[in-house]
Amino acid sequence: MNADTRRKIVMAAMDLFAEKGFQSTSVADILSRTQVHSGSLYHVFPGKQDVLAAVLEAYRDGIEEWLLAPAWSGIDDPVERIFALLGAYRTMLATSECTYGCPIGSLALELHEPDPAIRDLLAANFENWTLAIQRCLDSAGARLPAALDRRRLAEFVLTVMEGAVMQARTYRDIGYFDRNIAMLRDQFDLLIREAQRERVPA
Amino acid sequence: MNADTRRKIVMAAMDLFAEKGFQSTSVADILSRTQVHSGSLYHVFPGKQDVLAAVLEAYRDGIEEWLLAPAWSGIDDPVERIFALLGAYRTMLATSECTYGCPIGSLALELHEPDPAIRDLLAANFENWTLAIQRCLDSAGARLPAALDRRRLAEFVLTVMEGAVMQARTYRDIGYFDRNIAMLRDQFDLLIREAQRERVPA
DNA sequence: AAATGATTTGATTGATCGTTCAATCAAGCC
DNA sequence: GGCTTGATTGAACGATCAATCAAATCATTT
Repeated sequence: MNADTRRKIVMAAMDLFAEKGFQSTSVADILSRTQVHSGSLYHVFPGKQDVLAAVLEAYRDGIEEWLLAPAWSGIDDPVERIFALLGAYRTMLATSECTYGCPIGSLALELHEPDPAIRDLLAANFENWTLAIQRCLDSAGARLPAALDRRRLAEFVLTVMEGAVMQARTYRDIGYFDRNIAMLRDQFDLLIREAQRERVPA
Repeated sequence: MNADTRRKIVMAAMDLFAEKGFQSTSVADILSRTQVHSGSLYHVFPGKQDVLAAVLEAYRDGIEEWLLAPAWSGIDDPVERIFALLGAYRTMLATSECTYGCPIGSLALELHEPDPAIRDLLAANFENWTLAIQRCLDSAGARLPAALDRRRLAEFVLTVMEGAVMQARTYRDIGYFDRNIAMLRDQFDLLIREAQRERVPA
C-alpha cells in the first residue's frame, strides 16, 4: 500500500490549504513540501480536488482526536467545554497573528461552486462540530431552560465562532474575536439564570 | 476621460467576484462581459488587484445608496432596520439558491494574505457596516439597556450575519440563516425586555 | 531467481493565466 | 492641415498551472 505517501500528502495539503487556501496552493507546493513526485501524487489521487476531499475527510474523522480531546482535556463542565473549544480557535488565531482561523470556514467561503462531494464534506464537518456542541448542551441538562432548542443554539455557537474568526482575521485584531465570544458568554449566563428561575419559581 | 470604461469594468468585476470569487475570475472573464479589451483595462488599472481595490471602494462608498437605503425604505424603527438589513441578505441568499451571501465576507476569507491596501478596504467595509448597525442601536435609545455596549452588539450583529450566511451557503439551505437570525432576534427581545424593567423598576 | 504488479520518477504536455506593447484611432489645439 | 495626447485594439509573451506518461524501481509471490 501507498498509505505513507497518501498520509504525507494529506498532512501537507492540510497545512497548505489552511495557510493559503485551496486555489492558491499549487500541486507543486504540495510536492515540494512532501518530497513526493507528481506521478506518485497522481498515482494515489485522481486529481487535486481529490486531495481536498481527503483533507476534508481527515478533518471530519479527526475532530475528536485532534480538536475536541485536546481542547477538553481536564475540563468536565459541559458549558465550559464549549468555551474551551472556542478558546482553541482563539489560540490558533493568536499563534498565527490572526491569519489562520477555521480552515473549514475559509474553504467553505473560498469555493463558490464546489462539487457536490466537496460541499457534502464541508457540511459534514460543520455538522460534526455542531453535534459536538449540542452534546455539551444536552449534558448541561436543567442548567439550561427546558424549552431551549439545543440544536439551534449549537448552530448559533458555530455561527458566532465563524463570524468572530472572520472579523479577527480581517482586522488582524484578536479583540474582535474576544468581544464576540464575550457576547456569547453573556447570552449563556442569561440562559443559565433563566433556567435557575425556572427551577426555583418566584 | 475613461470613466465609462472604468465603471463598466468595476460593475462587471463586482458581479463576477461575488459569483465566483476573486481568484476564479480571470481578467478574460471581465473583458468578455464588458466588451472591453485587455489593453484598455490595463490602461485604466495597473493590474487585476487594482480592479479588486476599485470594487471594494465601490462597495465601501455605495453602502448607503445600494444597501442601506433600499433595505430601509419605509422602515423607521431602528431595531426593525437592523433586521430589515439582515432581510436583504436573506433575499440575496434566497434569489441565488444560497450561493451568494455577503461578497465582502467571501473575499475576506478567500484572500489569505492580502496586500495591506486590500485588507484595509475589507476592514473599511466591515467598519461601515458595523457603524450603520451601531447608529440604529444608538437611535433605539432607552429601548435598550443603558449599560449595553452598542459597539460590541453591532460587531456581534455582523458576526451573526456572516456566520449565518456561511452555513446557509455550505448547506445550501436558507433554514440555517433563518434560525440564526431568529436566535439574534430572541436576544434583542430579551434586551428590550431588560430595558423595560430598568425603566419601570419592580 | 524469475515474474508480476504496484509504485515512483521527472521530464513533458497543453491549457490558461496575468500582463505587455506596438499599432491604430479619435479629438482637441496650434 | 500638422501635432499632441489619451484611449483602444488585439496579437503575443512568459510564467505557471494541473495533469500525463513511459521508463525505472521496488515488493511480493511463485
